[in-house]
Amino acid sequence: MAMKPTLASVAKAAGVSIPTVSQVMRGTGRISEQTRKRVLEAAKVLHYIPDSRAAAIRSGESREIGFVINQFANPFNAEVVSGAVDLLEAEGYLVSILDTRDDQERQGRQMEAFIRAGRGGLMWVPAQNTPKQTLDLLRTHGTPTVTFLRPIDRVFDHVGLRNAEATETATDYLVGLGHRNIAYLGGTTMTSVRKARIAGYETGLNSAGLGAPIIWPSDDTKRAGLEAMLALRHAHPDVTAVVCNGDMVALGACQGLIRTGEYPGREVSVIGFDDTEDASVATPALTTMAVSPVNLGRKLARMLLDRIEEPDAPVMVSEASAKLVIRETTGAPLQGR
Amino acid sequence: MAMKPTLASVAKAAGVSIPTVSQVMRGTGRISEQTRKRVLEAAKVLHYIPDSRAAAIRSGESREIGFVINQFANPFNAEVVSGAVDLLEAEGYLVSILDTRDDQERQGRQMEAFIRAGRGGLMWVPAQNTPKQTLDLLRTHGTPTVTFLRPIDRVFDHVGLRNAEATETATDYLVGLGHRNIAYLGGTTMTSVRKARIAGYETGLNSAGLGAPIIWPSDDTKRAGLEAMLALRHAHPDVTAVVCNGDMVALGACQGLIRTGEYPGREVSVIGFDDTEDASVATPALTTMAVSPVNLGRKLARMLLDRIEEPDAPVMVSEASAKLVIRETTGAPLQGR
DNA sequence: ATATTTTGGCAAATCGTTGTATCAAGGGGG
DNA sequence: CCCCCTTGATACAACGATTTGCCAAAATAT
Repeated sequence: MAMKPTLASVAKAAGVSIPTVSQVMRGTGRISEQTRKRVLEAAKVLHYIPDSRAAAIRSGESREIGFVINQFANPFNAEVVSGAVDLLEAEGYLVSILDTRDDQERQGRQMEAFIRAGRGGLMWVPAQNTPKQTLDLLRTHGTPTVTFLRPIDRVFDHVGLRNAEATETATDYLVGLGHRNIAYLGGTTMTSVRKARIAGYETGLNSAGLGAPIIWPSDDTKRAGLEAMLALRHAHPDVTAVVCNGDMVALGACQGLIRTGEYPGREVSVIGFDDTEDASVATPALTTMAVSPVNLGRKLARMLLDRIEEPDAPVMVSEASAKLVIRETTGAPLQGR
Repeated sequence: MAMKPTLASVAKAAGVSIPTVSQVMRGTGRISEQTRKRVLEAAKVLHYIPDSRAAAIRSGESREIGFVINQFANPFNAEVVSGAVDLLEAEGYLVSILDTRDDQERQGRQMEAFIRAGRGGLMWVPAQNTPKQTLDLLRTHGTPTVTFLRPIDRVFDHVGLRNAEATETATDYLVGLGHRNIAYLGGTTMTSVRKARIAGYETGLNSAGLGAPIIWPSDDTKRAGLEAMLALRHAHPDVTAVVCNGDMVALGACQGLIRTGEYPGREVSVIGFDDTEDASVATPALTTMAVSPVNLGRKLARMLLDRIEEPDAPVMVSEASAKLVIRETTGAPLQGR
């Protein structure tokens, strides 16, 4: 069996020295056309592929980057990832994704694994309650890092959303339709994101002179959304509209309504958040706050590349607005008193 | 700014030699308890994390493995991935996932990137029409590889499904309910998987003495399934049941029926394939052929570990059966003739 | 007391690269 | 004819780790 080809084997086959082969492969240095051809020929015959780990160790520049995300299988995140990966692959980077499931301990292990494996940059959705220890890990090792969605103030670059603005827009729209009893559905722990969204919802209520907010928690899955809506209807039968923490919860909530013979957009209006593909395909189609996950992913990747290029630039922050997309799950309340 | 800590810096801090530190970190060699403590202390103070790339180069053993999959954001695949990743992370491996989107050219680049980056093993769902060139790439570099779902005969280890058996079971069940006009919905190109599933469907028809099969193509997304069902109903109004190529198509098809005022399980029965989480949450809940994606992922990972451990063992193949899970989208035809 | 083994640690070689410095050969100008 | 400059290629020393073999000191046996 042939051993794995290396610079040395190619050099021997082409009758030149190792550095010469290295120069040819990377197009640096001064090489005559003649030997260039001989080397390339030998490399092709041996199926030579350079070992980027050795190169990275020697040159100090890694072209592998990591993405640490809180939930891998979620459609919104999947679209973000694909946006980021597309851009980075085109620039010659290799991206690996790790799923923390919002477990800080797992996240800690994964971060360490990435550092151990020499990733040259990180995109990161910090898990809930991320300990300082994890931040220090990143800082002491100096890995270029951009956070996504959940900001860590004044430490890392960040790409995020104007969350309060978005839920305020959603709430205003429901108020404009005539709703007076509007609940906020979804999320479990008080992440900075959820805090901002709830604040926006409350601002919307207040500026319409409406009273006590109703906050109903739920995991971010369809199944949880379904059950949460059933419970919410039972506890607060007078609610006629809900602003949701994400599309999955919202879609689950719609299913919950249907189960009980009610209908989204008629008995109860529902607004989602994200605008994933499911939102437009579902029946009835979901009204939601759209944020173009693919573009967010691209911006995230671009910012990381900027940071890698200029490690000492000041911390950068970018926040995108969400846009109200009106579909079928919202409408005027059945009767205005 | 402190430089990134290395074996050398720890050695200096602890007042010992480099190999000694290496031995301590990995628990090999003969080290006195006293110096062991000194070294560990120094390592902790400096926040030392070993560079696994250097270790891998020297020792020839990589603890990074790659997963090349055809569609990343698909719920079935996501569950498979999480099953595999869980097991491998527990064994101390780091898994990176790449999405080919069934594009052979992209797949080729990604395979090369993985080899270049020295992955020690690969799990692989080959893209449609994968060229021999890609197989050769893997073989000449000797990367331990296990294929998933789409077998490549007698070359790589494989974990797959008994596809024909599954669709035959599904078809038999529909026949038993009284259906006589049963279509096959989903898939676009003739992968070996789809071929086997259609064969099983046809076997089911034949053994019931039923005539011409109806094969209706569709991409594997809800949106495509929705539109495909509308088109199918228009072209073949007499069809009362469909066997689907996947849960996403099936769920989309159900939405299509609902759009036209019909109802899955009443006017038209629908059977999916995979049993993803969506299948049980949807309204109506989807009857489907369940295959426990998480377990498949685990088996895939286990087989790869076996192969890494014993590179010269004969080629292994494992095929899992699917189980019919009856929910709400199947029922007797509205009237028998 | 001397001979023999065990223990604990290190020197040196190696993995597959890259970067810097050096060096021989060829070309042109004085 | 000699000197300088360019061209093309190589020698050598890193990078951050692992592995083998050796050697001193300590412990045991004779």
